[in-house]
Amino acid sequence: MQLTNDKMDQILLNFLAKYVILSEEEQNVIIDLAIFKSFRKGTILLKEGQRSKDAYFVLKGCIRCYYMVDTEEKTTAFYTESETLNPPGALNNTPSEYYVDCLEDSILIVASSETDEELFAKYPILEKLCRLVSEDLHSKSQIAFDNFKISTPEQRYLNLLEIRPDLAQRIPQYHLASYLGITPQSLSRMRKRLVRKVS
Amino acid sequence: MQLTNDKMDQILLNFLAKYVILSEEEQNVIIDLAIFKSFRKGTILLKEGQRSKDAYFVLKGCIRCYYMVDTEEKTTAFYTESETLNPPGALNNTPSEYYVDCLEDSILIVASSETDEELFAKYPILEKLCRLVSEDLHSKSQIAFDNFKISTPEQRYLNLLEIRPDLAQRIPQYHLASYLGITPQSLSRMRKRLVRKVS
DNA sequence: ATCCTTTCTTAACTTAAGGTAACGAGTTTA
DNA sequence: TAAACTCGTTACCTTAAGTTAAGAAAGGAT
Repeated sequence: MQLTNDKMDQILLNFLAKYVILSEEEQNVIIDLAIFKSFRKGTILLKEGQRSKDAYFVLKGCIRCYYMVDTEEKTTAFYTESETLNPPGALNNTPSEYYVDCLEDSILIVASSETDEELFAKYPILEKLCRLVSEDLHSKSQIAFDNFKISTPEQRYLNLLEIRPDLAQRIPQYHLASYLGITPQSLSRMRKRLVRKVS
Repeated sequence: MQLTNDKMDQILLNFLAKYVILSEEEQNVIIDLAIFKSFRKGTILLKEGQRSKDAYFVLKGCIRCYYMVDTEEKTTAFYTESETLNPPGALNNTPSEYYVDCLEDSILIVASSETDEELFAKYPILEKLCRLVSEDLHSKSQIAFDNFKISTPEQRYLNLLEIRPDLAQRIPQYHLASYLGITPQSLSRMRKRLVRKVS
Protein backbone atom coordinates (compact mmCIF):
# COMPACT_ATOMS: atom_id res chain seq x y z
CA MET A 1 0.00 0.00 0.00
CA GLN A 2 1.23 3.43 -0.93
CA LEU A 3 0.68 6.38 1.40
CA THR A 4 -0.14 9.65 -0.34
CA ASN A 5 1.16 12.88 1.08
CA ASP A 6 -2.35 13.91 2.04
CA LYS A 7 -2.87 10.73 3.97
CA MET A 8 0.40 11.17 5.78
CA ASP A 9 -0.49 14.73 6.71
CA GLN A 10 -3.80 13.50 8.03
CA ILE A 11 -2.23 10.82 10.23
CA LEU A 12 -0.05 13.44 11.86
CA LEU A 13 -2.88 15.93 12.33
CA ASN A 14 -5.12 13.23 13.80
CA PHE A 15 -2.42 12.46 16.32
CA LEU A 16 -2.01 16.11 17.28
CA ALA A 17 -5.77 16.66 17.48
CA LYS A 18 -5.77 14.46 20.57
CA TYR A 19 -3.94 17.23 22.37
CA VAL A 20 -5.02 20.65 21.04
CA ILE A 21 -7.32 22.22 18.51
CA LEU A 22 -5.24 23.84 15.77
CA SER A 23 -6.31 26.52 13.31
CA GLU A 24 -5.85 26.01 9.57
CA GLU A 25 -2.80 28.23 9.66
CA GLU A 26 -1.24 26.37 12.57
CA GLN A 27 -1.91 23.07 10.86
CA ASN A 28 -0.22 24.33 7.72
CA VAL A 29 2.81 25.51 9.64
CA ILE A 30 3.21 22.07 11.10
CA ILE A 31 2.68 20.32 7.79
CA ASP A 32 5.19 22.58 6.11
CA LEU A 33 7.65 21.82 8.84
CA ALA A 34 7.18 18.09 8.76
CA ILE A 35 9.76 16.26 6.72
CA PHE A 36 8.54 12.90 5.52
CA LYS A 37 11.26 10.38 4.89
CA SER A 38 11.32 6.77 3.78
CA PHE A 39 13.83 4.28 5.12
CA ARG A 40 14.63 0.74 4.14
CA LYS A 41 14.48 -2.08 6.63
CA GLY A 42 17.80 -2.29 8.44
CA THR A 43 18.63 1.39 8.13
CA ILE A 44 20.37 2.76 11.19
CA LEU A 45 18.86 6.12 12.08
CA LEU A 46 21.01 6.91 15.08
CA LYS A 47 24.25 5.50 16.40
CA GLU A 48 25.71 5.44 19.87
CA GLY A 49 27.85 8.52 20.42
CA GLN A 50 26.10 10.46 17.69
CA ARG A 51 24.54 13.83 18.44
CA SER A 52 21.14 14.43 16.94
CA LYS A 53 18.30 16.75 17.68
CA ASP A 54 15.86 14.78 15.57
CA ALA A 55 12.65 13.30 16.87
CA TYR A 56 10.83 10.59 14.92
CA PHE A 57 7.11 10.17 14.44
CA VAL A 58 6.24 6.84 12.85
CA LEU A 59 3.73 7.04 10.01
CA LYS A 60 4.29 3.51 8.85
CA GLY A 61 6.65 0.74 9.79
CA CYS A 62 8.59 0.06 12.96
CA ILE A 63 11.74 1.40 14.55
CA ARG A 64 13.64 0.05 17.48
CA CYS A 65 16.03 1.36 20.14
CA TYR A 66 18.85 -0.79 21.40
CA TYR A 67 22.03 -0.56 23.40
CA MET A 68 25.20 -2.40 22.56
CA VAL A 69 26.44 -4.10 25.73
CA ASP A 70 29.67 -5.87 24.91
CA THR A 71 28.73 -7.53 21.65
CA GLU A 72 25.08 -7.91 22.48
CA GLU A 73 22.13 -5.82 21.41
CA LYS A 74 19.79 -4.95 24.27
CA THR A 75 16.50 -3.79 22.85
CA THR A 76 14.61 -1.29 24.98
CA ALA A 77 11.80 0.02 22.78
CA PHE A 78 9.76 -0.40 19.64
CA TYR A 79 7.82 2.40 18.00
CA THR A 80 5.09 1.71 15.47
CA GLU A 81 2.36 3.68 13.73
CA SER A 82 1.56 7.05 15.38
CA GLU A 83 4.18 6.65 18.07
CA THR A 84 6.95 9.10 18.78
CA LEU A 85 10.58 8.64 19.65
CA ASN A 86 12.08 11.70 21.30
CA PRO A 87 15.71 10.96 22.11
CA PRO A 88 17.23 12.86 25.04
CA GLY A 89 19.79 14.44 22.73
CA ALA A 90 17.09 16.71 21.35
CA LEU A 91 17.10 18.46 24.71
CA ASN A 92 20.59 18.69 26.02
CA ASN A 93 22.68 17.86 22.97
CA THR A 94 24.42 14.94 24.62
CA PRO A 95 25.63 12.07 22.46
CA SER A 96 23.19 9.21 22.16
CA GLU A 97 23.71 6.19 24.39
CA TYR A 98 21.86 3.90 22.04
CA TYR A 99 21.15 2.93 18.46
CA VAL A 100 17.94 3.30 16.52
CA ASP A 101 17.20 1.20 13.47
CA CYS A 102 14.30 0.28 11.20
CA LEU A 103 12.89 -3.20 11.65
CA GLU A 104 10.70 -2.70 8.59
CA ASP A 105 10.61 -0.39 5.62
CA SER A 106 9.30 2.74 7.31
CA ILE A 107 7.93 6.18 6.62
CA LEU A 108 8.83 8.63 9.36
CA ILE A 109 8.41 12.28 10.10
CA VAL A 110 11.75 13.61 11.14
CA ALA A 111 11.34 16.67 13.30
CA SER A 112 14.37 18.72 14.14
CA SER A 113 14.03 20.85 17.26
CA GLU A 114 16.34 23.51 15.82
CA THR A 115 13.81 26.15 14.88
CA ASP A 116 11.60 25.74 17.90
CA GLU A 117 12.26 29.00 19.69
CA GLU A 118 11.09 31.42 17.02
CA LEU A 119 8.22 29.14 16.19
CA PHE A 120 6.95 28.93 19.75
CA ALA A 121 7.12 32.70 20.04
CA LYS A 122 4.95 33.07 16.97
CA TYR A 123 2.56 30.21 17.71
CA PRO A 124 2.32 29.74 21.48
CA ILE A 125 -0.13 26.94 21.02
CA LEU A 126 2.68 24.85 19.59
CA GLU A 127 4.52 25.20 22.86
CA LYS A 128 1.38 24.04 24.64
CA LEU A 129 1.15 21.16 22.19
CA CYS A 130 4.70 20.12 22.93
CA ARG A 131 4.09 20.38 26.65
CA LEU A 132 1.00 18.21 26.46
CA VAL A 133 2.61 15.63 24.21
CA SER A 134 5.64 15.52 26.46
CA GLU A 135 3.56 15.18 29.61
CA ASP A 136 1.55 12.43 28.00
CA LEU A 137 4.62 10.56 26.77
CA HIS A 138 6.23 10.94 30.18
CA SER A 139 3.19 9.61 31.94
CA LYS A 140 2.92 6.68 29.53
CA SER A 141 6.57 5.82 29.79
CA GLN A 142 6.34 6.02 33.57
CA ILE A 143 3.44 3.59 33.61
CA ALA A 144 5.26 1.26 31.23
CA PHE A 145 8.29 1.38 33.53
CA ASP A 146 6.15 0.59 36.54
CA ASN A 147 4.52 -2.34 34.80
CA PHE A 148 7.87 -3.68 33.75
CA LYS A 149 9.21 -3.42 37.28
CA ILE A 150 6.36 -5.14 39.03
CA SER A 151 6.18 -8.00 36.55
CA THR A 152 8.08 -11.24 36.02
CA PRO A 153 9.36 -11.96 32.50
CA GLU A 154 6.36 -14.23 32.00
CA GLN A 155 3.90 -11.57 33.08
CA ARG A 156 5.68 -9.08 30.85
CA TYR A 157 5.26 -11.40 27.89
CA LEU A 158 1.59 -12.04 28.59
CA ASN A 159 1.07 -8.33 29.09
CA LEU A 160 2.75 -7.60 25.78
CA LEU A 161 0.47 -10.08 24.02
CA GLU A 162 -2.51 -8.31 25.54
CA ILE A 163 -1.47 -4.68 25.14
CA ARG A 164 0.41 -4.82 21.84
CA PRO A 165 -0.54 -8.06 20.11
CA ASP A 166 0.70 -6.55 16.83
CA LEU A 167 4.28 -6.52 18.12
CA ALA A 168 4.31 -10.25 18.79
CA GLN A 169 3.32 -10.76 15.16
CA ARG A 170 5.60 -8.41 13.33
CA ILE A 171 8.78 -8.53 15.42
CA PRO A 172 11.30 -11.39 15.45
CA GLN A 173 11.25 -13.38 18.64
CA TYR A 174 14.86 -12.72 19.52
CA HIS A 175 14.18 -9.00 19.53
CA LEU A 176 11.10 -9.54 21.65
CA ALA A 177 13.14 -11.64 24.07
CA SER A 178 15.72 -8.91 24.43
CA TYR A 179 12.93 -6.40 24.95
CA LEU A 180 11.49 -8.60 27.71
CA GLY A 181 14.88 -8.77 29.35
CA ILE A 182 15.55 -12.45 28.67
CA THR A 183 17.40 -14.59 26.13
CA PRO A 184 15.68 -16.01 23.02
CA GLN A 185 16.14 -19.48 24.50
CA SER A 186 14.29 -18.49 27.66
CA LEU A 187 11.44 -17.02 25.66
CA SER A 188 11.18 -20.18 23.63
CA ARG A 189 11.05 -22.29 26.80
CA MET A 190 8.55 -19.92 28.35
CA ARG A 191 6.23 -20.22 25.38
CA LYS A 192 6.35 -23.99 25.70
CA ARG A 193 5.54 -23.75 29.40
CA LEU A 194 2.61 -21.45 28.69
CA VAL A 195 1.13 -23.82 26.09
CA ARG A 196 1.37 -26.61 28.63
CA LYS A 197 -0.41 -24.49 31.25
CA VAL A 198 -3.36 -23.75 28.97
CA SER A 199 -4.05 -27.42 28.20
CA MET B 1 17.41 21.35 61.08
CA GLN B 2 14.57 23.74 60.49
CA LEU B 3 13.89 25.07 56.99
CA THR B 4 12.77 28.68 56.89
CA ASN B 5 10.24 29.76 54.30
CA ASP B 6 12.88 31.79 52.52
CA LYS B 7 15.16 28.79 52.26
CA MET B 8 12.35 26.66 50.90
CA ASP B 9 11.51 29.30 48.31
CA GLN B 10 15.12 29.38 47.28
CA ILE B 11 15.37 25.62 46.82
CA LEU B 12 12.41 25.73 44.48
CA LEU B 13 13.70 28.72 42.52
CA ASN B 14 17.14 27.13 42.19
CA PHE B 15 15.52 24.08 40.71
CA LEU B 16 13.49 26.11 38.23
CA ALA B 17 16.49 28.26 37.28
CA LYS B 18 17.97 25.20 35.60
CA TYR B 19 15.28 25.51 32.97
CA VAL B 20 14.37 29.17 32.41
CA ILE B 21 15.24 32.64 33.57
CA LEU B 22 12.31 34.10 35.49
CA SER B 23 11.59 37.74 36.25
CA GLU B 24 10.96 38.90 39.82
CA GLU B 25 7.26 39.00 39.11
CA GLU B 26 7.20 35.51 37.65
CA GLN B 27 9.17 34.20 40.60
CA ASN B 28 6.71 35.77 42.97
CA VAL B 29 3.76 34.26 41.15
CA ILE B 30 5.28 30.84 41.54
CA ILE B 31 6.17 31.35 45.17
CA ASP B 32 2.67 32.58 45.94
CA LEU B 33 1.28 29.54 44.22
CA ALA B 34 3.49 27.04 45.96
CA ILE B 35 1.93 25.41 48.95
CA PHE B 36 4.47 24.08 51.42
CA LYS B 37 3.27 21.19 53.49
CA SER B 38 4.84 19.02 56.16
CA PHE B 39 4.08 15.34 56.50
CA ARG B 40 4.98 12.79 59.14
CA LYS B 41 6.82 9.63 58.24
CA GLY B 42 4.30 7.02 57.19
CA THR B 43 1.74 9.47 55.86
CA ILE B 44 -0.03 8.19 52.77
CA LEU B 45 -0.25 10.99 50.22
CA LEU B 46 -2.12 9.12 47.53
CA LYS B 47 -4.06 5.88 47.47
CA GLU B 48 -4.84 3.50 44.67
CA GLY B 49 -8.13 4.47 43.04
CA GLN B 50 -7.92 8.04 44.28
CA ARG B 51 -8.13 10.94 41.84
CA SER B 52 -5.67 13.71 42.41
CA LYS B 53 -4.25 16.47 40.27
CA ASP B 54 -1.46 17.20 42.72
CA ALA B 55 2.20 17.06 41.84
CA TYR B 56 4.84 16.88 44.57
CA PHE B 57 8.19 18.59 44.69
CA VAL B 58 10.37 17.31 47.53
CA LEU B 59 12.06 20.01 49.58
CA LYS B 60 13.16 17.67 52.33
CA GLY B 61 12.59 14.04 53.11
CA CYS B 62 11.68 11.11 50.93
CA ILE B 63 8.52 9.83 49.33
CA ARG B 64 7.91 6.52 47.65
CA CYS B 65 5.55 5.09 45.02
CA TYR B 66 4.32 1.54 45.31
CA TYR B 67 1.73 -0.77 43.87
CA MET B 68 -0.23 -3.29 45.91
CA VAL B 69 -0.06 -6.62 44.08
CA ASP B 70 -2.11 -9.11 46.04
CA THR B 71 -0.89 -8.35 49.55
CA GLU B 72 2.55 -7.26 48.52
CA GLU B 73 3.96 -3.78 48.09
CA LYS B 74 5.92 -3.33 44.86
CA THR B 75 8.01 -0.20 45.13
CA THR B 76 8.69 1.57 41.85
CA ALA B 77 10.19 4.91 42.79
CA PHE B 78 11.76 7.07 45.46
CA TYR B 79 11.85 10.85 45.32
CA THR B 80 14.21 12.86 47.49
CA GLU B 81 15.39 16.45 47.70
CA SER B 82 14.64 18.55 44.59
CA GLU B 83 12.92 15.70 42.77
CA THR B 84 9.43 15.85 41.36
CA LEU B 85 6.62 13.32 41.31
CA ASN B 86 4.05 14.09 38.66
CA PRO B 87 1.38 11.39 38.78
CA PRO B 88 -0.48 10.67 35.52
CA GLY B 89 -3.76 11.66 37.17
CA ALA B 90 -2.72 15.29 36.94
CA LEU B 91 -3.15 15.00 33.19
CA ASN B 92 -6.12 12.87 32.41
CA ASN B 93 -7.91 12.69 35.73
CA THR B 94 -7.76 8.91 35.91
CA PRO B 95 -7.70 7.21 39.30
CA SER B 96 -4.22 6.42 40.58
CA GLU B 97 -2.91 2.90 40.10
CA TYR B 98 -0.49 3.22 42.95
CA TYR B 99 0.15 4.52 46.46
CA VAL B 100 2.48 7.28 47.55
CA ASP B 101 3.75 7.52 51.10
CA CYS B 102 6.41 9.32 53.12
CA LEU B 103 9.39 7.23 54.17
CA GLU B 104 10.63 10.11 56.32
CA ASP B 105 9.20 13.25 57.82
CA SER B 106 9.01 15.39 54.70
CA ILE B 107 8.41 18.91 53.50
CA LEU B 108 6.81 19.00 50.08
CA ILE B 109 5.48 21.55 47.67
CA VAL B 110 2.08 20.41 46.60
CA ALA B 111 1.23 21.85 43.20
CA SER B 112 -2.29 21.50 41.94
CA SER B 113 -2.66 21.78 38.18
CA GLU B 114 -6.12 23.27 38.49
CA THR B 115 -5.35 26.89 37.75
CA ASP B 116 -2.85 26.24 35.02
CA GLU B 117 -4.79 27.48 32.02
CA GLU B 118 -5.32 31.08 33.07
CA LEU B 119 -1.83 31.21 34.46
CA PHE B 120 -0.19 30.00 31.27
CA ALA B 121 -2.15 32.55 29.28
CA LYS B 122 -0.86 35.32 31.51
CA TYR B 123 2.69 34.03 31.88
CA PRO B 124 3.63 32.05 28.76
CA ILE B 125 7.06 31.40 30.16
CA LEU B 126 5.47 29.16 32.75
CA GLU B 127 4.15 26.99 29.97
CA LYS B 128 7.64 26.84 28.55
CA LEU B 129 8.94 25.99 31.99
CA CYS B 130 6.48 23.13 32.30
CA ARG B 131 7.37 21.89 28.84
CA LEU B 132 11.08 21.89 29.61
CA VAL B 133 10.65 20.24 32.99
CA SER B 134 8.40 17.64 31.48
CA GLU B 135 10.77 16.93 28.62
CA ASP B 136 13.62 16.64 31.06
CA LEU B 137 11.74 14.34 33.41
CA HIS B 138 10.62 12.24 30.47
CA SER B 139 14.11 11.93 29.15
CA LYS B 140 15.46 11.02 32.59
CA SER B 141 12.77 8.48 33.25
CA GLN B 142 13.36 6.97 29.83
CA ILE B 143 17.05 6.59 30.56
CA ALA B 144 16.30 5.10 33.95
CA PHE B 145 13.93 2.64 32.31
CA ASP B 146 16.55 1.68 29.77
CA ASN B 147 19.17 1.14 32.44
CA PHE B 148 16.79 -0.99 34.43
CA LYS B 149 15.97 -3.11 31.40
CA ILE B 150 19.50 -3.79 30.28
CA SER B 151 20.73 -4.67 33.77
CA THR B 152 20.60 -7.72 35.96
CA PRO B 153 19.41 -7.28 39.56
CA GLU B 154 23.03 -7.26 40.67
CA GLN B 155 23.99 -4.58 38.15
CA ARG B 156 20.96 -2.57 39.19
CA TYR B 157 22.06 -2.71 42.81
CA LEU B 158 25.63 -1.71 42.00
CA ASN B 159 24.34 1.04 39.76
CA LEU B 160 22.11 2.31 42.55
CA LEU B 161 25.06 2.41 44.94
CA GLU B 162 26.95 4.47 42.40
CA ILE B 163 24.24 6.83 41.18
CA ARG B 164 22.29 7.34 44.39
CA PRO B 165 24.43 6.22 47.29
CA ASP B 166 22.21 8.24 49.62
CA LEU B 167 19.27 5.92 48.95
CA ALA B 168 21.15 2.84 50.09
CA GLN B 169 21.78 4.63 53.38
CA ARG B 170 18.41 6.11 54.17
CA ILE B 171 16.01 3.50 52.83
CA PRO B 172 15.22 0.15 54.50
CA GLN B 173 16.62 -2.80 52.64
CA TYR B 174 13.31 -4.47 52.00
CA HIS B 175 12.11 -1.39 50.16
CA LEU B 176 15.30 -1.27 48.16
CA ALA B 177 14.89 -4.94 47.29
CA SER B 178 11.38 -4.35 46.05
CA TYR B 179 12.64 -1.39 44.05
CA LEU B 180 15.31 -3.58 42.48
CA GLY B 181 12.67 -6.13 41.56
CA ILE B 182 13.81 -8.84 43.95
CA THR B 183 12.94 -10.16 47.42
CA PRO B 184 14.70 -8.95 50.57
CA GLN B 185 16.18 -12.41 50.94
CA SER B 186 17.70 -12.23 47.48
CA LEU B 187 19.18 -8.84 48.18
CA SER B 188 20.67 -10.12 51.39
CA ARG B 189 22.25 -13.06 49.57
CA MET B 190 23.44 -10.80 46.77
CA ARG B 191 25.19 -8.52 49.22
CA LYS B 192 26.97 -11.52 50.71
CA ARG B 193 28.03 -12.66 47.23
CA LEU B 194 29.35 -9.20 46.43
CA VAL B 195 31.40 -9.03 49.60
CA ARG B 196 32.90 -12.41 48.72
CA LYS B 197 33.76 -11.18 45.20
CA VAL B 198 35.61 -8.14 46.48
CA SER B 199 37.88 -10.14 48.76
C1' DA C 1 16.25 -26.81 -6.61
C1' DT C 2 20.02 -25.92 -3.77
C1' DC C 3 22.55 -23.17 -0.77
C1' DC C 4 22.81 -19.86 2.83
C1' DT C 5 21.31 -16.89 6.22
C1' DT C 6 18.16 -15.90 9.68
C1' DT C 7 15.20 -17.37 13.20
C1' DC C 8 13.44 -20.56 16.45
C1' DT C 9 13.78 -24.70 19.28
C1' DT C 10 15.79 -28.25 22.24
C1' DA C 11 19.00 -30.14 25.51
C1' DA C 12 22.35 -30.43 29.40
C1' DC C 13 24.44 -27.93 32.82
C1' DT C 14 25.20 -23.79 35.84
C1' DT C 15 23.65 -19.91 38.36
C1' DA C 16 20.58 -17.12 40.83
C1' DA C 17 16.03 -15.83 42.20
C1' DG C 18 11.42 -17.21 44.55
C1' DG C 19 8.92 -19.47 48.55
C1' DT C 20 8.82 -20.83 53.10
C1' DA C 21 10.51 -21.00 57.49
C1' DA C 22 13.30 -19.95 61.28
C1' DC C 23 16.45 -17.13 63.94
C1' DG C 24 18.51 -13.00 65.93
C1' DA C 25 19.34 -8.15 66.76
C1' DG C 26 17.21 -3.85 67.66
C1' DT C 27 12.89 -1.19 68.71
C1' DT C 28 8.74 -0.23 70.49
C1' DT C 29 4.82 -1.36 73.45
C1' DA C 30 2.44 -3.01 77.36
C1' DT D 1 10.96 -6.83 82.30
C1' DA D 2 8.60 -9.21 79.03
C1' DA D 3 6.12 -9.44 74.91
C1' DA D 4 5.48 -7.81 70.29
C1' DC D 5 7.18 -5.96 66.13
C1' DT D 6 10.44 -4.64 62.58
C1' DC D 7 14.18 -5.66 59.91
C1' DG D 8 17.90 -8.24 58.19
C1' DT D 9 20.04 -12.79 57.68
C1' DT D 10 20.47 -17.74 56.83
C1' DA D 11 18.98 -22.29 55.25
C1' DC D 12 16.60 -25.66 52.36
C1' DC D 13 14.20 -26.66 48.41
C1' DT D 14 12.00 -25.35 43.99
C1' DT D 15 11.71 -22.85 39.81
C1' DA D 16 13.33 -20.42 36.02
C1' DA D 17 16.83 -17.84 33.66
C1' DG D 18 21.78 -17.82 31.64
C1' DT D 19 25.34 -20.38 28.90
C1' DT D 20 26.84 -23.23 25.45
C1' DA D 21 26.04 -26.12 21.80
C1' DA D 22 23.55 -28.32 18.32
C1' DG D 23 19.84 -28.84 15.16
C1' DA D 24 15.41 -27.85 12.81
C1' DA D 25 12.45 -24.62 10.20
C1' DA D 26 11.60 -20.80 7.30
C1' DG D 27 12.95 -17.32 3.85
C1' DG D 28 15.84 -15.36 0.36
C1' DA D 29 19.28 -15.42 -3.09
C1' DT D 30 21.67 -17.41 -6.98
